[in-house]
Amino acid sequence: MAALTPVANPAGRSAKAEQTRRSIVTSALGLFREHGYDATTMRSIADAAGVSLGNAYYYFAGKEHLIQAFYDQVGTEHELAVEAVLGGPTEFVQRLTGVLDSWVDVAAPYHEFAAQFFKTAADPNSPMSPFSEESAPARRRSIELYARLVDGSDLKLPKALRGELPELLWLLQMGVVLFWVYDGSEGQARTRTLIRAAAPMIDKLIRLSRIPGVRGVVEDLIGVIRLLREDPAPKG
Amino acid sequence: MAALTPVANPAGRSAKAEQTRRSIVTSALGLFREHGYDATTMRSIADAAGVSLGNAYYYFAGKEHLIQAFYDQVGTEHELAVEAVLGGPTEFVQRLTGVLDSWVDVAAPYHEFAAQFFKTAADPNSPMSPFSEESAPARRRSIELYARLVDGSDLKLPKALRGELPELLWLLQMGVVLFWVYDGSEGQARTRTLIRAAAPMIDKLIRLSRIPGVRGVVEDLIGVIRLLREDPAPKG
DNA sequence: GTCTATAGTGGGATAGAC
DNA sequence: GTCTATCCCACTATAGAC
Repeated sequence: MAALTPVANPAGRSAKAEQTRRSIVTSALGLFREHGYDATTMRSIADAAGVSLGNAYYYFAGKEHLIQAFYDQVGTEHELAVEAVLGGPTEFVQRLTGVLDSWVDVAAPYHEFAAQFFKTAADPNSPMSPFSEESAPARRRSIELYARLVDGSDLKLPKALRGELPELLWLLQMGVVLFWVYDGSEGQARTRTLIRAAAPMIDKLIRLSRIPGVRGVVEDLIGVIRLLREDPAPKG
Repeated sequence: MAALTPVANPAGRSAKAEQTRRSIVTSALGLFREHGYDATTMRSIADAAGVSLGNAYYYFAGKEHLIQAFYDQVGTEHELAVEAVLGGPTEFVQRLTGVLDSWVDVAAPYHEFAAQFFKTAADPNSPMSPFSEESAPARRRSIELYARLVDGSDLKLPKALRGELPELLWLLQMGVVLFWVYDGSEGQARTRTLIRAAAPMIDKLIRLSRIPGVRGVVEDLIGVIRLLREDPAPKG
């Protein structure tokens, strides 16, 4: 049942393996950032990590699987950066602006690289899609952040909205990421503009959702979302 | 100034060149639809068209450039299919539902293929991006469709909205396309559900935009959109 | 189970002769 | 405009060292 050699981590990998793996990831992220995704070859990654090409493929099924490492990196850094915001102001607008801003801060150094590999992430058939099964853990952690954002805020929410809002805000973040990827402006200044403008609008919209006429639309919206989230491929 | 050989088309290509070009496009679309985008090689396209590999690259800078042929195809078919709707009912909901439905009808046979090449279209650096300069003509034609949709409808619009609505509706269509690409349900049934639910909601929302409180949000929204549309990469 | 070395395939893309 | 020849690189395969 148990391995005879002592293992030091929950994933069940030996310390040596873990170190090799980490070395490959570090080299990959470094090279991606320096030369871009396309210009970085698996050979150069293996070389930089000091392992053979075959060994790199032993750990990662393909070049695109190294992108997950980028997700993890940015996700973890974002969780860290966001603590100050979640522990700070209770005003919803400020919390939302802060969390989105933190994401852009954290991701900024990777902008060029992200634009290059985005095609892989956007592929519905790729495990790197943010909606894929493989991305589920990272996705859940991110949604959890938005649940904390809402819970610690001054918002008074209609019940129907409360359950859905964290996921909706995560979707908003996906929208911001989409915009950011396409944003060619200096230092992605336009994404900042978008965040600055969108956050108060979302706030207004949520508060308006108590007005009877508007409330109906919001309820419709939530209805559709529930409907569309059901099992993706129902078979007759 | 003028070529000595007679030319029969405005693009200034010789008849032979035009025929070669068309042969490559036809072969490509056929193979894409039959085997999918990834499984179709440039070599097989060239073979099917009866030209050499190098010659195929003489006409198309890369495999992805052949996707534009698909856009043209679907765009033209959509324009045709939509005439019945634009000449029909004046109710906004019905017109919007009809136009979006037509698009799904026209694109349905290409669903699998589209999911495969979507990664290319989503790449911000690719000329196949729907926001790119190369796609501008197709984009403009599509937005024109939505202008006609609005003009022939029973909508009474605030002035600020009138100018922007066609482009906003085109953006909505891009959203529907995005959803459709990711839609793995039988016959893309969920996309139909989405259209059926979204159209009345958009209608409600537009009509609500006359209520003072809501109007402010709409004006904000338009303001942001205007702001964000300005030159993509301003330099200091 | 971890790793090296080497050889090969397939397909996108290009150079340069004709 | 068209071809042939070639390059490059992701990825696979294999055989074997420790």
